[in-house]
Amino acid sequence: MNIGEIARRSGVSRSTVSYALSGKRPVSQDTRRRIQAVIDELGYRPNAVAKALKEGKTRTLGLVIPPASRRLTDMQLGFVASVVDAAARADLDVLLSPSGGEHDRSFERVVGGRRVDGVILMEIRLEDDRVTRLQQSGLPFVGIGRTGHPEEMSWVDIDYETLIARCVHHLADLGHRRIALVNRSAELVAAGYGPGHRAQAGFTRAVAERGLQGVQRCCADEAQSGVTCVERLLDDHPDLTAVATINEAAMPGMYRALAQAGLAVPRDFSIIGVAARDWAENLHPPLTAADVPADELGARAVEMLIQRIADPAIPHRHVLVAPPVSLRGTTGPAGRRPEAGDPGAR
Amino acid sequence: MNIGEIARRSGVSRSTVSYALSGKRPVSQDTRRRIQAVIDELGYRPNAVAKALKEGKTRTLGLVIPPASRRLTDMQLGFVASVVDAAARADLDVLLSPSGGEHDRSFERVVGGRRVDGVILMEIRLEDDRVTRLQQSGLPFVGIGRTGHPEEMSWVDIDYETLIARCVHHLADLGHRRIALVNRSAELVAAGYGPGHRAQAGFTRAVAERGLQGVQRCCADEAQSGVTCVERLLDDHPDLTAVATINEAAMPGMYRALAQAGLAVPRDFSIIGVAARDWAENLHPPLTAADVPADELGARAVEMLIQRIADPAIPHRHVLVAPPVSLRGTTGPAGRRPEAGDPGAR
DNA sequence: GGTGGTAGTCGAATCGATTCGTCATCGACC
DNA sequence: GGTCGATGACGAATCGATTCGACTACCACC
Repeated sequence: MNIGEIARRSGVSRSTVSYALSGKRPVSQDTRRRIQAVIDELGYRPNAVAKALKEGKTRTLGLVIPPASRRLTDMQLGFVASVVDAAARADLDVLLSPSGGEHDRSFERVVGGRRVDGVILMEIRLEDDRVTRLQQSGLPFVGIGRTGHPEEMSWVDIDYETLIARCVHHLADLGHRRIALVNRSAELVAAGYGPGHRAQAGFTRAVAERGLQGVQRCCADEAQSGVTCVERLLDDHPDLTAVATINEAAMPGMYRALAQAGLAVPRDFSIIGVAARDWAENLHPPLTAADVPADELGARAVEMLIQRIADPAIPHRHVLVAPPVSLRGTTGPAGRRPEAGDPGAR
Repeated sequence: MNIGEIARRSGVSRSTVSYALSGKRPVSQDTRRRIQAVIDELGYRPNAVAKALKEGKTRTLGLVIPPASRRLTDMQLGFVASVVDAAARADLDVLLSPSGGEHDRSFERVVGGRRVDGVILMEIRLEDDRVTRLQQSGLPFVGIGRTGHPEEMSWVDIDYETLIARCVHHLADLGHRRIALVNRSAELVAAGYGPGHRAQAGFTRAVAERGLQGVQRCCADEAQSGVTCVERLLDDHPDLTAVATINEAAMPGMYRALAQAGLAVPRDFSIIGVAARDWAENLHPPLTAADVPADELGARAVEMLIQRIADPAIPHRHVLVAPPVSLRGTTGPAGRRPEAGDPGAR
């Protein structure tokens, strides 16, 4: 059932039906009513694909998420939810493309086939082929995250460097001398994942500024790895009294390892991080953390993308957020750890 | 840049370019090479929208998820991930539609506008307008979940009724006499959410069969509500010794409430549930639960949908899974609870 | 040398919408 | 009464692909 069918049944031309629906040219009351009656009777709805072809607009945004093999973190889930939500509010649909690596078929279909009016890209690396591909395609896009050449694209991002530095300063203020950074997975960092590198940089810088002893570790993005990672840290560094982390998925495991080592938080050991607000609040005890407003960032990205679609020539915009640390009681004055090698510790 | 441009530059007709690309008719070596050279030079990729219009196939699946306001449970996230993954493997794209209620704009756009070849529907109610809409539209669809008239549609679902009954029997075998069911949120159950009702039914039946005392509670889908829900249960029923639940999001809070009440699991109190495998394993201690294979279900749904798209006339298929309970140590013989009203209990 | 088949190519129709140019009708106004 | 403008409707072109029918060579075979 197409517009021709409606036109025939209501005894008018197809263009008249189109104008009756869009209102872009006047149509008489009488004709309009006749057409509407037929439409209601048949339940006609214009074919979105044909419309997209004619108008050159698909009214669809592409959302590139990490490949399916990888579980989304709570923060990423927040990004996706808020992107989908913001798009729905603007009457736009969202096409999902799970693609990480280079020549990803799904990515190429969405971008090359011009199935979308614009793209939101997640989990960006310092050097990212997908960004290059989008830039040369001319398709408007906005990153949630940025490459090593951030001027050449529009993005919203979390200022991990500043945030981790802030965490370090907070710990230093409390008297901690030897602290650790638990990063995202080694593969991700090795692949040039931006937040991983920037967190490292912020940590290194702040540790140096305050004259502390800093240790860095990568940790797979899941609870069990958080356990073993903290266990090893405690073993390797008897004088360690605090840990900062950006690895949400590992956090529950980190808590567990501390509890199993008999360390009370924050009396014996402090823990601080960067995480989605909900996530930090739902940990037990709630984590002292820089609360990333994932919901807001996704919506901002959509808003910027819509603007770029409307006018691709506008200058790039960059939104870098560095939310304050919410003190929730997992950090305190540097405690005294029980002697390492204590046989009953674990 | 379109197929006409390629045709002009390589000195052939548009149909020849099309045949050179599709291989559906012979094209001479020489011509093919010339065309390919131009394509490579310009980086031409056929427009997917035009192709979709002509072929009447969008090569896209619609995935209807709970509305954006609601946080996805881990199980639902598993469904989404596996659907997206399975679709990508079949070279299909996924269009997301966050819609729960009736006349949802996003849902109507996707379904009415024929933007997709088929739809996968999540979080289905016993009476569901979206199912009715899809049935009368003739668009192939598969439910992850089912309505109260399950014969009239294709679906994959979790047999909550059987699973909860199984949990009850397990608890009864261990000697528990008074047990509780913690359900999903009151709104969801009131709206006729299938799993909520079927879990209730299974609970009621099994409790009666074993002559137990059963209590049912709804609980909002988040940790804090799990805390208060269990606190109230413990207050109201001093002889309660075990709880079964299908509410993943509330589980961490339920653990916490038990710990805060000074009840050791499983010595003093047992807890058992239905949850995605990963979720159950990552709780601490890992939850004894019927492990729902979320990954498998999403993939099955996609597979069924692809078949229905290929031949909409095939009979409906129904996949009802009832995975066994994995004992992970959160259930044990009915313990003796400290007397209720104990002033220091909380 | 005609007939038949095949390889290779082209032109035109088609999918279902939108939109531009055109035209008829009608009333108002000078 | 002729002109102008607005209103309302129509037909055809268009978006970018696919696909069917037809046509030309060319070769093989009887």
